Amino acid sequence: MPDADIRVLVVEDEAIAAEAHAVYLGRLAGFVHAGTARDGHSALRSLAEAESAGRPIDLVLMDMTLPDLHGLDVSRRMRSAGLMTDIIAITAVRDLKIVRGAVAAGIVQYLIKPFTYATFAQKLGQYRDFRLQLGTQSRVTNQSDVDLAFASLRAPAELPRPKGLAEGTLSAVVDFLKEHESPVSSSEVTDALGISRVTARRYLEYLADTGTVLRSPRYGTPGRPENEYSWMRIPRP
Amino acid sequence: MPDADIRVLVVEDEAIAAEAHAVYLGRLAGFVHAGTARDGHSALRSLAEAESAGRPIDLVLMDMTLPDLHGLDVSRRMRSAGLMTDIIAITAVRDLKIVRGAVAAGIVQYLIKPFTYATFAQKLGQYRDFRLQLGTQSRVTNQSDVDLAFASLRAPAELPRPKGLAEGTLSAVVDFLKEHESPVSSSEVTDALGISRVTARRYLEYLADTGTVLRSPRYGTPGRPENEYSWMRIPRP
DNA sequence: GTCGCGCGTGAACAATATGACCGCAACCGT
DNA sequence: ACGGTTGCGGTCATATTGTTCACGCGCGAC
Repeated sequence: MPDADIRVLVVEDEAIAAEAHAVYLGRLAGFVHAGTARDGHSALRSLAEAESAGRPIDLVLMDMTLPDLHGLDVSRRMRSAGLMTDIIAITAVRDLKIVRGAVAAGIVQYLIKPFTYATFAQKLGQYRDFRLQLGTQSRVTNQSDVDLAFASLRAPAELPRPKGLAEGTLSAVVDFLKEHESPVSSSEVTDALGISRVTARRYLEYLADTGTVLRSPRYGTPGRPENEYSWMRIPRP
Repeated sequence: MPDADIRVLVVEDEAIAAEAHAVYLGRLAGFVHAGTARDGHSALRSLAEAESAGRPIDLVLMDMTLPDLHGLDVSRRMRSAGLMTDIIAITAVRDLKIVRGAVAAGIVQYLIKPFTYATFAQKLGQYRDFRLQLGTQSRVTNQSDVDLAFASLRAPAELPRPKGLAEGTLSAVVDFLKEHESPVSSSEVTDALGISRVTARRYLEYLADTGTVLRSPRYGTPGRPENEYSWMRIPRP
């Protein structure tokens, strides 16, 4: 039983997205696409049917914006009905209240659209590890076992960065950008972090290319215009 | 509001334990003991009252074994009632099903009795970090922000020394770090202790990963930056 | 005695910041 | 308008360090 495939129900109203999730699932070992629901009520129905048929759903990939109910409402109704099915939220909604609510509603992960297959695979993989952690022990656990299980569930994502960029330097640059409301130039980053101009520019260019910071030229002074970079509060739609 | 104290309700039937939790809470900065309930129904009542009085509870320390209801039932009823209050389970029950159910019911942490004050403080501190993470941003977030928030609910995996590290060498490295005020590089450790660069780095890296030392790159010279490690005098609360 | 395991080592390989150098694109003086 | 000045953008070779791999040494088990 612990080694059986994880049965997944996709809840998503847009047909194209639903299809994409199903295809993604098919590529992952250990997961089985057990069905698709297009709205909240049919999701609840599918879950109940699967339950009474003796083939319960293990995991729900739930979109938050559904035609009839909000995804959080569906989750709450599931809990009220006594369903302990795990839920991963997949949504374009970036509202913080929703995230908070998701945690309270027992949602194990929160994926923000659009996401790459790599991100998807990583989150699902974490969930599989979590189940494995809890599946190996029989009945009893100690604190560190529980901690370990929680840890594998909520480990931070290591987004793949191209070769040549160091983790520490990147986060230093990002932190500096985040704590500055006004746009900063590459020379300011150079001075503040004690790194060379070339390095600063390399990281800033990377962030600009991936769309996480905004780049614009700064005119008014002699010499070639200097680029200035500003952290985007609303990431690329 | 994000800087306000976190109001905590203790749900515990044993008077002595309840008192202990309240005392522990009093010692922690940023938390306020907002009341105690001795069973599930009065807990639900207290939560509703606090809500309608405009002073909602932020966090519940919930025992799983209560005289009237199971702690999980209380959690589920809270969710059904639309309460988004966060819950930390405090229990002697080691049943795996309960742990699984706890995750699904939106329980953020799981403390197994008996526990020390240090463990208690650590878990509560993690929860405070989690709130802080979500409180700093205003409205919108990106995937890595959400990941970061989830990650702060994670335990700093207290691994029992992941094979390959010897007790003696580890304490030698730690001692050397402790007696040096300024950050040290791996090559300094190599020279001082007479061990190879690879070995020194392995131990320093382990200490950095577990969060007991601080690692930061040293820029300014050509070549790949050298990491420097410094003993943390104030272990982050 | 030898088999295997834990742990440290040296060397080859990969990663990554830097200084130097050149060219560009906007101001400025005539 | 037009060439000169200025200061930053882009590219390279180079210097160091981080990382990985296979090996060896010592010790306990069988």
